Amino acid sequence: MQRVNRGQWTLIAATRDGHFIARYSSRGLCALNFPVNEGQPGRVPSGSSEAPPQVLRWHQTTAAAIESILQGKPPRSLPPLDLSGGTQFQQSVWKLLCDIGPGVTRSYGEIAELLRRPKAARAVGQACGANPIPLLVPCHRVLAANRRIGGFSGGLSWKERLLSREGIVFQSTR
DNA sequence: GTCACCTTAGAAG
DNA sequence: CTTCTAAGGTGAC
Repeated sequence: MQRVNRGQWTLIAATRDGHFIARYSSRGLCALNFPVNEGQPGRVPSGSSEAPPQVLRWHQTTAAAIESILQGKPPRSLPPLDLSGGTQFQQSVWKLLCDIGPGVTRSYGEIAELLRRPKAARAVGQACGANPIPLLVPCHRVLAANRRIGGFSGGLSWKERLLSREGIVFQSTR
């Protein structure tokens, strides 16, 4: 069987916080983007109607999971996650992130220690920034030492919003 | 090869 | 308190 790498589908998950953009490979959800222009009319991807039933089912699960996390609640289930796009190190970081439940935080340094690379805190930060599936792979629950906010590729305001909805207290000062 | 990053513990002023 | 340094994975140039 030939593997055509164009086999990806893009679907929109509409929420009160905007339209999230989910991308699927044949293996599962491989990317999730924060809403771009919350005011603008989202361009509906032309390929959505061609998506196979399996992908549509995954997307239902994804959309429900996003809603839960936006409310600070644990998702009932997750779609299969295709994290094959990352390096070995990044995937090991992302896998650890998945074990951090709502309302719980780790620091970049703690993640590094769990990976037995106690000096790689900064590399962990880079891996968090490279996380293709924010929210479902909860990189927002990783704070800097001393509960400082750290950074966030999707915009710090998103990180603050997500943390607040989970009841997580953090240092507002950098 | 060099540099900049979602870092951080430690040393020095 | 502030500033500087070094360590480390990775992508961009």
